[in-house]
Amino acid sequence: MFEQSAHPRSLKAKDSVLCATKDLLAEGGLAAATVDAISARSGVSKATIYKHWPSRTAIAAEAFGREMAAEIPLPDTGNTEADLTEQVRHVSKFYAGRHGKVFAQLLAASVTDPAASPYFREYFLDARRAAIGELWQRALDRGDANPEISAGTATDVLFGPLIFRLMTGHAPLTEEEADAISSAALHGLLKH
Amino acid sequence: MFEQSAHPRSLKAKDSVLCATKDLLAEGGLAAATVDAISARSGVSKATIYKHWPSRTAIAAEAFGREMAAEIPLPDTGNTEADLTEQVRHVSKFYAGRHGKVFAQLLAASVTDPAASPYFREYFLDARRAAIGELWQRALDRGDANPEISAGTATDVLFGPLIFRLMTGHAPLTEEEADAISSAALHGLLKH
Amino acid sequence: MFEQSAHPRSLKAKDSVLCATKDLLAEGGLAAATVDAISARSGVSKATIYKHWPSRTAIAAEAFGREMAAEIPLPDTGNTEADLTEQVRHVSKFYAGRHGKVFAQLLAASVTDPAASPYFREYFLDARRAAIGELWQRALDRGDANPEISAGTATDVLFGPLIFRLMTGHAPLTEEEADAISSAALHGLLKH
Amino acid sequence: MFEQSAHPRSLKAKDSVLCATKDLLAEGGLAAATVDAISARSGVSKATIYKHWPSRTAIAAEAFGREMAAEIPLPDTGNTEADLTEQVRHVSKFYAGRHGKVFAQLLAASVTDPAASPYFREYFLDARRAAIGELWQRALDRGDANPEISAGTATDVLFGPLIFRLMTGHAPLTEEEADAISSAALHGLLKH
DNA sequence: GAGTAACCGAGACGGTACGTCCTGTCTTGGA
DNA sequence: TCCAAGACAGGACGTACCGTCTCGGTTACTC
Repeated sequence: MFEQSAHPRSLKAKDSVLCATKDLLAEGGLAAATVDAISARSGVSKATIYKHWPSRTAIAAEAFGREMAAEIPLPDTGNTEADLTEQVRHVSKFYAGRHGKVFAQLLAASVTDPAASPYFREYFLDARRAAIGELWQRALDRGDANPEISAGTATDVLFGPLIFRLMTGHAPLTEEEADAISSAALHGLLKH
Repeated sequence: MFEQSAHPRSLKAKDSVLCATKDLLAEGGLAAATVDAISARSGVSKATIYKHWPSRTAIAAEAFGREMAAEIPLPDTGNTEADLTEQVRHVSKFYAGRHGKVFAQLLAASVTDPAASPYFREYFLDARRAAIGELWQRALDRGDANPEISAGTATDVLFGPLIFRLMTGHAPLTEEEADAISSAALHGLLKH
Repeated sequence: MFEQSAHPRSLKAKDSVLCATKDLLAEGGLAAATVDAISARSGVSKATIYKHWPSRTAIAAEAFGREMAAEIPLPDTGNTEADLTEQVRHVSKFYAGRHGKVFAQLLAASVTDPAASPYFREYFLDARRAAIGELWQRALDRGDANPEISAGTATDVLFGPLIFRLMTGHAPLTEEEADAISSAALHGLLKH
Repeated sequence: MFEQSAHPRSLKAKDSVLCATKDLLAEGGLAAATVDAISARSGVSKATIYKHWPSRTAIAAEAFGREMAAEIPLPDTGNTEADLTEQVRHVSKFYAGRHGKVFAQLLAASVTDPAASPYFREYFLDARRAAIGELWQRALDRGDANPEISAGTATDVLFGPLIFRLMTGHAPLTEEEADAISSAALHGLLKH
């Protein structure tokens, strides 16, 4: 993923490509981020592009992920439920917003394009899961969380519903809905 | 008495197309279900195909959905938790199995192809959500379920995590994982 | 070579392509007759072009050959030596002129591109050889020609030298040189 | 005493390049003699290669010409007609043989690539023409040849037909054909 | 039972993007 | 100081699929 080249020009080319791609994504979504278009706008030739990435989806994942890196901050109110609820709200808002569409397209594309999945995973999932792992650990330390549940499962139960809605569009991603989901997930669907 | 349709040929053509598409999906996934390929195999011309469907994804959704219709039966053990757990297991198994890949491709494609979304929703989501609505109503009737949670939210919390994993492949879809998810979702992530 | 399509559009497309190619050849030689350029100028898509011809060289051969068809008239003075000398002059002049360069490029390209050779042969060699066959037969009928020499050999001895010079540029293609060649070829290199 | 060149490495590099090229030509014809391939096989960098030759065709011409240098010996039977006939046979055989294809490709390439023509001329034409000049002078000395015909014209009349056939493939290059050509050229196409 | 519409197969077509290949220039770091 | 190693822009290649279109033959309703 991070080949260190002897030639610094590699870095410049990579950067140009990622910037151009970022712009194209913003303008016309993933569909606009054609390899030809990226090449034309970045001034980097297609051959070079294909030397650095296996497919346009991979480029888009990296470009978009780089930009999104610090988009969703980790809340820390001292209260577990508040923190997790807030986080679900944030992510929901992100999906519903300007970038959500592109994110969905990216996720969709990485299903079809196996070469791109590692990029998508690296630039989106890993960071997100690490963040949630952090929150979850805090919750466990406070004794608020059910210790039988792994951070991975918790993440999926909290954010899977959002992804589901993002992909199918079968339900809105409003704050109310986000709260309903986090509440249901945190306290369980069944009566105690 | 007579043919119900004014154009019985249409029916035969639709059927040929759906069968051919089903076979192509089974053989090579969504990528193989090219409109040209469908046309060639079904003997139905492309013009006719485009008269019946807006895009190849729509055809594939209908063909695949028709086949999958009765694939996942609704459990009825009399025990709410057992029913829901079983259902999550079933769906998880379906996703993990032979058809899961195609389902994922279809969902992915319907993100990109707006014309296909209604088909996808009709042939997959609606049926599934209706089924869960049924289970959830039973649970409410029994007084097992939290009445403040809507069937829609319940569905998303239970199955969203599976979809999430299916799409990204970041975690396996084994029975143990399915049980971990349903258990966490049903009883909540936090301590009571 | 001449597939008769049920669709008259085929003819229009072929014609557009050949006209565009002719113009490109005139403007920039064979190098300018890129498939992309031909497509752009003719308004015929690349896919269609490749359905009709195996390679750009083939297109160029057909386009150029069509144009050249009646360029070199068959002389008929009643005198064998004069006729043949005149013909060599004509061909020499053609090679030396505006079109010679393109002809050479075409011949060169058909060496590299086996798919194009039949086109080159059809549109250039066959016509030329038939013409010479005609002259040669007349000469035989008059009793002027050596009947032990085939028309093919005669053609090669008369025009091979011109081709040779055209390809290598090692000697000019002036009228004097043409006459020297035809004289030498007609009367022999050795003393009688 | 010392190395004659200031840069003995240059010599080694040139030699490596030419050897590698020769091998590539033998293996896959001119098409295989890519600059990249030559660089890779010879261990000489592309930059260095371009310092010594203007284009790949030039390299190939030199490499091939060097190898071919002594391939066609000059006959000397004391009989002019026999000598020339023999020479035509030899050249025809060469063209028809293993190396003929590459020679044709080289000639073809030097049409397109102006930078390579001098190389082609130097390594092929000049040597060949000098040889024929030698034969022709002997013939003149013996009084067998027509003194009004220049060595250049004689060469073209004798060997042009072979080149013609080599390039277009319109007729075979067998010994019989070679003899037919040399006989026709030497004694003339017309009756005396 | 013939006439007449609508329909359909076949597939050509323009368009767009793909991913590959080669050229000739340029840069870097090591010998 | 010179070179190998190879990155790079540029540009053409040939392919694939899409969605539209035109054609001519067939079908099945209408009169």
